[in-house]
Amino acid sequence: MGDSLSLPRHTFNNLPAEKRDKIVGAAMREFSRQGYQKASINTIVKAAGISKGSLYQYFDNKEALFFFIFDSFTELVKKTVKQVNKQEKEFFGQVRYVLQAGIEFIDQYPEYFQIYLKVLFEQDIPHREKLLAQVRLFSREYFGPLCARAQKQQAIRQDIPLEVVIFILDATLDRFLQSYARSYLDCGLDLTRKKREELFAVVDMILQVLQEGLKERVKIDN
Amino acid sequence: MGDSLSLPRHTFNNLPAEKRDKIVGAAMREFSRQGYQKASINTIVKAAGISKGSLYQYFDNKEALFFFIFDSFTELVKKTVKQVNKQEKEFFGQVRYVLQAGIEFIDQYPEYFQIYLKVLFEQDIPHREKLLAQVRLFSREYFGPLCARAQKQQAIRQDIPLEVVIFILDATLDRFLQSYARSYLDCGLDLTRKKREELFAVVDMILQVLQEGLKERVKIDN
DNA sequence: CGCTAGTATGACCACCTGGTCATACTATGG
DNA sequence: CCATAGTATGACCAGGTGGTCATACTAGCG
Repeated sequence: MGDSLSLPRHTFNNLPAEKRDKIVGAAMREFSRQGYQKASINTIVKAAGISKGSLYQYFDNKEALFFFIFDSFTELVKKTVKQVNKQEKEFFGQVRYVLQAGIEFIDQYPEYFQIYLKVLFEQDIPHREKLLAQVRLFSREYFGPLCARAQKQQAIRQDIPLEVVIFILDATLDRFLQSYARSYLDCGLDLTRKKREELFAVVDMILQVLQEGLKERVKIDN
Repeated sequence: MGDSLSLPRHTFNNLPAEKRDKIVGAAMREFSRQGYQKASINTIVKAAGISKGSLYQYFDNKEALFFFIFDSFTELVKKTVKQVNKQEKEFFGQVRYVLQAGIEFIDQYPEYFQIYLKVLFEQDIPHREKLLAQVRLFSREYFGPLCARAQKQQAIRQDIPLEVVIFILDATLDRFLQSYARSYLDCGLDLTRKKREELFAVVDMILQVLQEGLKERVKIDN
């Protein structure tokens, strides 16, 4: 896992770093704005200042170029996730750190996150499922074990199936990051314009609500 | 508000109902599969069994056709929302009825809901904001007053700003409907394949978690 | 029947797409 | 200074797009 679906040709690696970066930058920007299908090779080569023929000497086709860009995105995600504080033992503390990592990722690499969102909602991207599986932050695979452990340690309630717990967390947190990255889903929260401390005040409120809703209940006879 | 951005030409209204329905059906199916930009006029006219020239006698252009289709969607939504049980007084009971209406809408008009999702995630649709504003179910405009009343009546907690409450509800419920309509976001819940009673068991669990998280707390000195 | 007004048609238009390839350029080694 | 290997180029291709329009058809009336 984690290996590329397609590699650039050797000619690309021979290029001076500066030129490579210009191409990667142009492609990334175009894909982040247009998604896969609508992205135009012509636009990319113009922005990169190279000819179309050259691009096709570096990459077999549009697909290969896109995979290469998406791969560098997944590498960045992995790097970011690795930096998440592992000391934290409390479940909602861990969740908070993951969310924080997401926020920092968007701050650092907004275009890459846009590409992720495009892939998430565009239907006909080659190997879309595989691409998403490589990367989804709050998916079952990531939250699954985390939640399972929390449930065993009675940090979260036992009377709700694991899938439902994951669903609620995933829905809320993923939507939070989406709203932070674009503006139109934020229900008036105006996340993008908030200062860091205000932002985390909202984060903490959301997590607090989730914690209240999901924590193990004290039994009360009625 | 609520009026169309563009109307079909009079020639369209003169058509026999059968032919009109065939055109609307073909356009709806194409837009629901491809979204706006990728939808092909050629595909639509072929499916409708008419010539391209004819279509352009009924509608000024692709945009007008799309608006017409989207308008009939919003009309259906309004009809469905109006049928929501207004007797229910308890806040989470109301929320449940709205969610139920959403589920029934998807069951009845799956293609129309797909169009909504496409508009939600496609960027460059003409007047996209206006279209969405016409229709968004769980948006600030709809949940706003509902939540405000609930907060006043102390059905939900006072210590969290209204926007955050709306955000959490919107995130969870909207995502629930999305997962019900497509499968790939459901975190293993497999909603589409569930029987009605199982589905509503999940609904009730989610609402119960939200209720626990959002209800007014009893004050405890510590 | 013949005339006319409304409608149906698909060849056609300009433009764009991803992708190709003969040609031209350039740098290196002999 | 020449030969060669690697690379850069953009005209070109087939196939698609939304949209147009001269032409053909057809229904109803006198």
